[in-house]
Amino acid sequence: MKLTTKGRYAVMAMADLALFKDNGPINLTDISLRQNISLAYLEQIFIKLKKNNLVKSVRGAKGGYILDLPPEEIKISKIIAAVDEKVKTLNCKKDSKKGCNNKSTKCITHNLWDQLDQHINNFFEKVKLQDLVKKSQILNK
Amino acid sequence: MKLTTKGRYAVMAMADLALFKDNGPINLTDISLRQNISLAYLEQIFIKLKKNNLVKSVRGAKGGYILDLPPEEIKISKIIAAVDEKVKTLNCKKDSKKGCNNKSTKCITHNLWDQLDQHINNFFEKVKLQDLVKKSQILNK
DNA sequence: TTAAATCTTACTAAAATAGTAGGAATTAAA
DNA sequence: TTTAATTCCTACTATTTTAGTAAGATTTAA
Repeated sequence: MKLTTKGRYAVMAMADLALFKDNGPINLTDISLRQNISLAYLEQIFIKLKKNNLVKSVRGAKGGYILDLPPEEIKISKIIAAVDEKVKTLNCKKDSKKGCNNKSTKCITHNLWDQLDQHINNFFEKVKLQDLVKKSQILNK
Repeated sequence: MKLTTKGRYAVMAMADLALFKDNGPINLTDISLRQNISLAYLEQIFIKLKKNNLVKSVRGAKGGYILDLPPEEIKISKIIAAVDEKVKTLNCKKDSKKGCNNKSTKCITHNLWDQLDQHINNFFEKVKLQDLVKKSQILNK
């Protein structure tokens, strides 16, 4: 699994939407200011979030984005998968020349990475957007 | 945690050493051929493994590398930490301008990444070099 | 003495990541 | 009906990281 700034930004932005979900559509300019992420970059991220049915958009003035599901039904894994093309770590099968050959030590570490991937995915499967929001509300009291 | 090819190579090479540990010093040319990793790149990786007391070197003809500890005492986490400078994912504290500010949504995702890091490190802490070697021996019967 | 090996430093190429730019399309509100 | 706010779209660029190469010095067994 590849964790990039983009994935982190996506989670932050979604958490922001969750926090302000009762205010109607939230525009990206506000999120940009609150989370300190460039507007243009956010736009790209939200295109992907929208494609993956995580948010709905409202175009035009007073428009913005809203969560497509309640925060307790949105898994972090979905958010990260939406913006980071590759969810897999390093995959022997797809780069057969390196790491995976016919020698006696073939794929000696193959299972290790597979297991790791499962582990990470499992971690993000268990955390919901709601968990982040709750936590932040407590922290900021 | 950042998982790169370098980290994977390091684990593969260490597993190779473990497999052939009874043959005396193993030279990098052999590992290079068996694991399909460029010799020059392996050299760089082994400098780091050596600095971190994971291997010992024997210079000159018939030289090579040997494990500094028995395979059952070498954690995968140590290997990866040795070659990948950064064991941490994305750290709010160190890039205070992005992601961590004084707004109400401060560090909303901070704990999430911290927990993930712990999770990954924990995973690699539990796996020993010996586990890989045993598994590969079974697979190749 | 030679060849096989590690060691060392510096450089470069390739890929991924992050971010920018410019404008088109849509729509609420004045 | 005009304006301003907003999403939407495409292409480009800059930066950083990762991966790999090059060239040679040093060490040592045979």
